[in-house]
Amino acid sequence: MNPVKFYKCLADETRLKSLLLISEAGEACVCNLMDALQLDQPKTSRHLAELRKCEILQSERRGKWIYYKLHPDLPEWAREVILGTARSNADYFAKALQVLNTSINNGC
Amino acid sequence: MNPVKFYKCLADETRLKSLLLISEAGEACVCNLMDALQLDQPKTSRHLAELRKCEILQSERRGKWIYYKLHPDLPEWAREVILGTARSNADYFAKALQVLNTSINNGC
DNA sequence: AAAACATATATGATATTTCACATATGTGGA
DNA sequence: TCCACATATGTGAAATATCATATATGTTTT
Repeated sequence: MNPVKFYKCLADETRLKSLLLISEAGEACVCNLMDALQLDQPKTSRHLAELRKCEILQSERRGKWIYYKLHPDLPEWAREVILGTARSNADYFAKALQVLNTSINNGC
Repeated sequence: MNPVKFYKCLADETRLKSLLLISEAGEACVCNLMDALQLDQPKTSRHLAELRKCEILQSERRGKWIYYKLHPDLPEWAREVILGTARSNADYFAKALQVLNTSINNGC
């Protein structure tokens, strides 16, 4: 994982918040993140695809939905950056996290 | 320190390497970094200025030269991101660090 | 079971915005 | 005045948004 490439992925509000949310929730599908971030579907999907191409996220289809989670092979230092950022900036995505949990519980 | 703003600053090779080098060396002046990164002066200066405006770096003039170091008020989580990245990616900037140390010892 | 329809997600094309660089010029201290 | 550094401007490249459309799965109807 090239450090600059990694940070380029974090250098966008949609992608960073998606990562922080997924790191907290464990996993989430596109529709959950659309709700949580108040974004349209193509925008959400595109940014997730970019994170997947960089191998920061891994996707898995289960039935109709596609779930995203942190990639199991993500280097430890990179994982720590994401988790540490989440721990120290809870208020930055608190509202989105609340909506995300509601969305997950309601099953999309 | 807004997380996205912070990561935007790291999402560029010149800026990221400058930060990693400065975090290792403690401080460095523009001419040292020009040597280490093989860049011209305006380019080096512009990126350092951006890091200074974001309050990731602090500058101090001592005689003819201007020295940059990590900003004392940088939030702990952000400092940890930089130090952790340096620890886990030594080979990414090893060559530049070697040149930097030579440049520092030779007094620009 | 097949056809028709609905839903979730991905992607192509293009317009738009953002960003980085080169060059030139400005400024402050020795 | 010279040197080290900063900044302003024009320009080309790259990232992003948006709209339309494609694909894949699930559901209902007949």
